[in-house]
Order: sequence, then structure tokens, then C-alpha cells
Amino acid sequence: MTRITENPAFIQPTVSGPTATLVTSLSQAIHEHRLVPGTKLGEDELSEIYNVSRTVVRQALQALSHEQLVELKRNRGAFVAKPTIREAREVFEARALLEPRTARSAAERMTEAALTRLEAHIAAEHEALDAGESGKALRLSGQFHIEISHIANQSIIAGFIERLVARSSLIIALYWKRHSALCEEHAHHALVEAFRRGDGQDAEELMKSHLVDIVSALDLREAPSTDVSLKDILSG
Amino acid sequence: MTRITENPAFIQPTVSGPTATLVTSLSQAIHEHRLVPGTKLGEDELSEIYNVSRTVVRQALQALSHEQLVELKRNRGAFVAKPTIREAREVFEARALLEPRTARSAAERMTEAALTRLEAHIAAEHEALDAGESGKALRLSGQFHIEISHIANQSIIAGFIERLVARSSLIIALYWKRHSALCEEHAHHALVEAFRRGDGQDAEELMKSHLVDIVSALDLREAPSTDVSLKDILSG
DNA sequence: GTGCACAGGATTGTATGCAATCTGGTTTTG
DNA sequence: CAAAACCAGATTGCATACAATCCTGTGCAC
Repeated sequence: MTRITENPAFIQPTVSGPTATLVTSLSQAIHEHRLVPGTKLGEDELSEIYNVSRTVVRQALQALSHEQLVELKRNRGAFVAKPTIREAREVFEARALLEPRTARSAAERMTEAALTRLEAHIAAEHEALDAGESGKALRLSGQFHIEISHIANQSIIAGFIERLVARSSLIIALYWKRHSALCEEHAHHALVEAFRRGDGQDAEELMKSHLVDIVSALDLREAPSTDVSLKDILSG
Repeated sequence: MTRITENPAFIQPTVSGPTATLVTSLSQAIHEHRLVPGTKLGEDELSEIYNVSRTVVRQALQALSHEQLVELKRNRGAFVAKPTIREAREVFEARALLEPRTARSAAERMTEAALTRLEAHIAAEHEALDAGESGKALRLSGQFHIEISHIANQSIIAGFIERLVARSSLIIALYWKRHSALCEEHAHHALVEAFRRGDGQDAEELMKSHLVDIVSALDLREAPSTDVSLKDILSG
């Protein structure tokens, strides 16, 4: 059993105590696609399921709202967020801006311990796939990306990448059109090999193409414009 | 009186109702340096000052904690955040990465209405300076940067810039070593002229040098390393 | 049969109360 | 005199209660 000790919630917590536990649990369910976009998250219901008071639930929902994983609608409740196609595009544009340079930085400051951690991520991901746990494999894929950003040791940019990768879980739940697992099989391996050689340029290029590959599996075609009137549509 | 209608809290709100009002008020006080880093923000005290219950105060403090403007210490209370020198450096590195390209995008999609808004920002900033309201001028300087990111119309990156500029208020409060106002007098003017010409490359270069200028006014020398033992220090 | 109005129950927003924790001052001990 | 222990008041974490708002189902009018 490969042990992964990194944060299953992806984003470093700003809350503590039972609230943090609940945030981690809900985040993990979102990243593993057990909680799907649009799901209503009722306070009383969560309070019962997790055996905490509504106070803790509200704090956790507020935290998840700040992470843009949950949308709070005043007087209506909390819902797992549904990023629009526009938002999906922008998230991956931002990832394409930040992650390749972060991969380069990671390659340039790679250590044996960090390589070991990355390899453990890949091993755990494969184990999850072999065990038919696709949700877990998906979450571990995301964590692999975040681990790279931590190795690069630029905490501000890493924080942004955490947010982007976390939101990517929702985007993938909504718009993924491939039947296979998220990240192409050899992409993470190739990245780790580049890191092992300390080859920043290779790492940067591999991350770029890896992200392009992910985007190519998302169906981000715009829905028909709502500016078109019903009359125009019906008159062919 | 030049009216500025943009968000004095810098960061788009994720809370609503009285909580949002309180967040805006506290943020503004932070950006105008009326609330200085390290200040204790007691729940009962804020509750009395703002005439809201502790529930609303706690929600607002949590929101400010998510924005990294406030640090919540469990069982000890909330404090206006004090970014370390390391953090200060990283914030401006991230700004140097994001803002010049955002300025370029803004130049390429500039409209008359947007130019008018930017000019109004500059006018309001000068008015505040002339009236001796340096805190307000400071906040308006920050808002100018955020307005540019909104014109660029990339909402994810704009969101990151909001967070970075917001945090810059704390950094400036702690580390500013110049006696003059924050942004050099002609820098914002020059940017607006580049925007007027639609000159993306010029805008990008001007933003780069503008940020370099800001960093040059910050005292970010590292304190002596704490790895040095007391014995080493005392033995000369 | 369809559309509108209303009522009741469910849920959310917020206030308040109580227990847990911390801090600072005082007392005791060596 | 200095350090440790103790205690009381202040503050924070969290639960619970109540008011406000929303949603859905039912009844009535056309």
C-alpha cells in the first residue's frame, strides 16, 4: 500500500478544528467526483451526516466557497459549483501560464526526497486504477501537479496552482469527453524523468504538452448563443 | 469630486449581507493603512463598533483570512496579517509575472469608457493627495492596478491580481522606505497614454518598470539569519 | 384544463448562551 | 529575589434558538 501524505483537499487550509476536517472531507468527495457539480449541500443534512453542528457546516461551506468549489446562494443554500465553459477555458489558460514555468523551477531544485514523493504519487495512482478506484486515481493525478508546485518552492504561485487544480476537478466532471483516466499514462512518468535529470527546459515542455493534452479531452464548445431568438431557431 | 465606483475592498466578495459590508469596511481600513499589520481584531470589539452580532464578525474575519489580509490564530483571535520579507518578495515576483502581460492585454482591448475610468482613478488619486489624504491615495493607487486587470478581461488572472494587490497594502505598510506617495507620479499617466494608443508592448514595458520602481522603494533586506547562534553573535 | 394566490413546512441567516481556552496578575515556594 | 503555581476575567469556539425567506403543494377562479 503506497502511502500518500499530501493534502487530499488540494488547497492549504485557512480553517482549523472540526471545520477543517469537514472541508477536507467535502473537498475530497468533490475531487473524486463523488460529489458532482450542481449538488445541493444542505446545512442540516451535512450536520447530520458528519455529526457536527450547523455552525461548523456553515464555516466549512464558507471556506469551500472561497475556494470556488462551492457556490453559496443567499437564502437558497450551497451547491457544488458548476464552472461555465468560459471559466473552464480561463482556468486552463492560467494553468498553461503558471505550471510549465513551475515545472522548470521544480526540475532545477529537485531532490531525492522530492523525486521519491512524486514516484509514490504515480505508484498510488496506478494502484487506484488497478483497483478500479477511478475517483481516487483522479484525485491523485491532481495532487501530482500540486506536489510539483510545492517543490518549486514559490508559495504564492503554488497557492494559485492549488486553486486552479482544485477547480479543474469540477471542470473535468462537467466537460471530460474521454473514457480513459485523466492524465495520459506516460506523461507523469516522463515529467519525473526530466526532473531526475534536472532538465528544466524538458520539464517545461512536457508540462506544456501535458496540459494541452488535458484540454484536448475537454468538450469546451460554446453552447448556442442565447442571443438567437426562439423565432429564428424555429424558422430554420 | 471625482467619483470612483470600483471595489474599495479590492477582492470580489464571496459573502453577502451585513458580512459583506463589514468585510468592505475592514478591507478599506487596511488598504488605507488605518488598520496596521499586527493589530488585534477582537470579535466583541468589532461587534460593538459596527453594531452587528459576533456571528457576522466571525464570518467577516473568516473571509478576510481567506484573502490573507487577516490571520486567525486558534483560541487567540484575529490579527491584521504581517507578511514576511519572503512573502513580500514572492508577492511582487508574482505581480511581475502577471501584471505586465495583463497591461498588454488591457491595451489591446481598451475602450473609451475604460480609459475614462482609468483617468478618473488618477484624478481621484491626485485629489486625495492634494487633500492630504495619503491613505485614500494609496488605496486608489492599488485600485488603478486592479482596474487594469479587469479591462484585460481574464477573470481568473484578474482574481489573482486582486489578491496580490490587496496583500501589497500590508507589505507597503511594513516595508515602505520612501517618504513620497506610493506610485511615482507619472507612471500611471504614462500607462494610460500607452493604453490610449493601444500600444500593448509599451504598456507591458511600462508596467514592468513601474513594478520595479515600487519594489525598489521597499526595504526587503533579510533580517540576520536566526541560524546564527547567540554565542556566535556575542563573540563578535 | 390552466394559471394564480396562498399557506405551511423546510431551510437559511443571525443572535445569544455556554463551555473551553488563554492571558495576565497575584500568591506561594525554594 | 526568581520561578512556579494558581486563579479570575476576557476571549474564542461552538451549539442552539428564533426570525426571515424560500419553495412546493393545494385550492380556487376563469
